[in-house]
Amino acid sequence: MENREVARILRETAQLLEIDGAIIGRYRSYEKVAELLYSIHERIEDLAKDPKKLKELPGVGDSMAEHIQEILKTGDYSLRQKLLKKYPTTLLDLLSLQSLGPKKVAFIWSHFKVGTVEGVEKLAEEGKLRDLPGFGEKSEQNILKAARQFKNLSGSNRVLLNTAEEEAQKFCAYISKESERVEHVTTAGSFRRGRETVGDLDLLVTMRPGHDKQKDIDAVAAHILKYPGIDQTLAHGENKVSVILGSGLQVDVRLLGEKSFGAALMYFTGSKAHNVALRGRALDMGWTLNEYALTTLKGGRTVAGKTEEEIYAKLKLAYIEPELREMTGEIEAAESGALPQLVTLAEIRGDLQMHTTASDGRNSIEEMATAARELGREYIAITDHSQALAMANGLDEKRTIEHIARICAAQERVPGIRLLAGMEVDIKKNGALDLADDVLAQLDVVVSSIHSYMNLERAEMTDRMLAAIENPYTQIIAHPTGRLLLRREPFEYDMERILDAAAKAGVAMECNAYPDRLDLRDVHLRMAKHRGVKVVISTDSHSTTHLKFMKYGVITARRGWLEKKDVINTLPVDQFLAALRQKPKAAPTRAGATASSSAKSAKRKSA
DNA sequence: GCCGTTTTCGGCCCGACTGTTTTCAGTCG
Repeated sequence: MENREVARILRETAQLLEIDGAIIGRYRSYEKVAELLYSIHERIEDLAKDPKKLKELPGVGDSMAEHIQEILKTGDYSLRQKLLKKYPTTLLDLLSLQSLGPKKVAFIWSHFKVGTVEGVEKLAEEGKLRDLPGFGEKSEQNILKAARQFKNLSGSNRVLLNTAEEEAQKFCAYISKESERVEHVTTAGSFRRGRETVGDLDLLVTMRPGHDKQKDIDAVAAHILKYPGIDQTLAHGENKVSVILGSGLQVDVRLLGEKSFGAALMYFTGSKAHNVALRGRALDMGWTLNEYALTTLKGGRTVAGKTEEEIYAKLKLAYIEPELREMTGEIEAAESGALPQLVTLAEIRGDLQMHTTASDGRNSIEEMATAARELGREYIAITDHSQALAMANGLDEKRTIEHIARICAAQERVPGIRLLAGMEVDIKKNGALDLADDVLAQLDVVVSSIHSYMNLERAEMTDRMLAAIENPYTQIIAHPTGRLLLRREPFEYDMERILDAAAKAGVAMECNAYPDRLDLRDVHLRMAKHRGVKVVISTDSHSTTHLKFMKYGVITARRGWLEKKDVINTLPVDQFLAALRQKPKAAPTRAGATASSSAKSAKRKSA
């Protein structure tokens, strides 16, 4: 059973308990463990084999350990089932409606025995909610609106990192037009931490010093509310504006004085768990931390607040990069000086996966090379698809040999960047590679990946991946889990065994920078680092415009605690090629190696 | 349900905003 499945059961139990009126701490303990399961890289199934290890997890005691065992054993949890006899599952949908929380949901259920979005929508339309204690006409309208929205969206409204960035840039530029009053406009929240998808955008606006602050804030807030992309205004108060854009993305803007910039940025960047830990630490040191400042408990004297750096310093912590603020050991590392020197975009020299018109790309070899050179890349690998991917016009052996020659020829026309001849070779169902050995031997870079039979059983998929890694021609495994964010779940296999095998064979794992993939993801990259697996960050570009996606791969790598030394395409090209697994130079003698391909190989080597 | 260099019981982050109330409960992040 996967961590996320166990987490889902625990989270639903927490929500049902909250509706049921359980005391705050009880349901929070379920919530806490559910969140923990998303952030740890160990499989809960493996941890549970040793009851002691299970209870070492923060927030897991005797009872919780038993509950987890029960979930793993039976696939469900008796308390959850018991609660579901009392309340329908659809109450959980109601909880996701804006302005409806556990108290109101429970109230509606106990009064009308209505527990579906459609049912609540009908009650609101008929004006039956307004007379309940604590409800009114306005609440009724808000609930009606939220119910109608739910039906239109039906599900998560998260967006990919690049979409969030585009929206953020437009909105920030708009707010900055109030330049008389606005000092900084900064993105915070999960977007700043580089989370792979973003549920809402947090923007922080600080005012220039010296003016009448509240008057300025009011003026800027009024300006923000006139932003053309706004579909709905959720809140508009003294220092906060919340809106929903036409795209469905929620944007929360906080407006504050410049003295609070650091404290506010820290607070609104999160994560929640990281903030809670910092606040606890502040309390232990006789201070209190909120979004305005770090202040003394007695007397409320400000200790720090203008910058994040000074707040971390006062808390006796090294500065923690936003990507690390997920409460996965960063506080301890900052305390002991063990934080990593995270890899940066400027350190990336090569891009090792991209496609051209030869298969399913939009641009020619020359166009890709020129665009990559303009972005400062020193080398790229052209890696079109192999024959198994027929719908992408994948290349067979003959076309591959011709393509190698074209890449060599293009090199002459595009100086200033080294072109490597590669292929993204399909891993077949049985784990074999999709091109003959003698052709693989002639490539500079062999990138292997799965595009078919994606739903194999865990054991079979593990064997398939192991076979691909053990194939002496495989140098890089591309988008290793095959997931498509918001669309497709990752392949099921034993990641620990795969990474152990990659470390042993010297095969590099890709961190695919394409915003829909970001694969390997952060926790897997961190597992790879612990095993000494080499990592390559590549864009998987299918057009020149995709080459700039490298930054999302770098952010993901940083979330995986990777440093320059962990990422081999930070090396100059010759050192990079030496760091790759050395595949057999010439194919072992076997039928299928053709004279013509050997001849071309010889010709190419002399060129 | 968890947890403790103040604690084995009594807390569980905390502040902004809304709407419904005349001082606060519920929701949200």
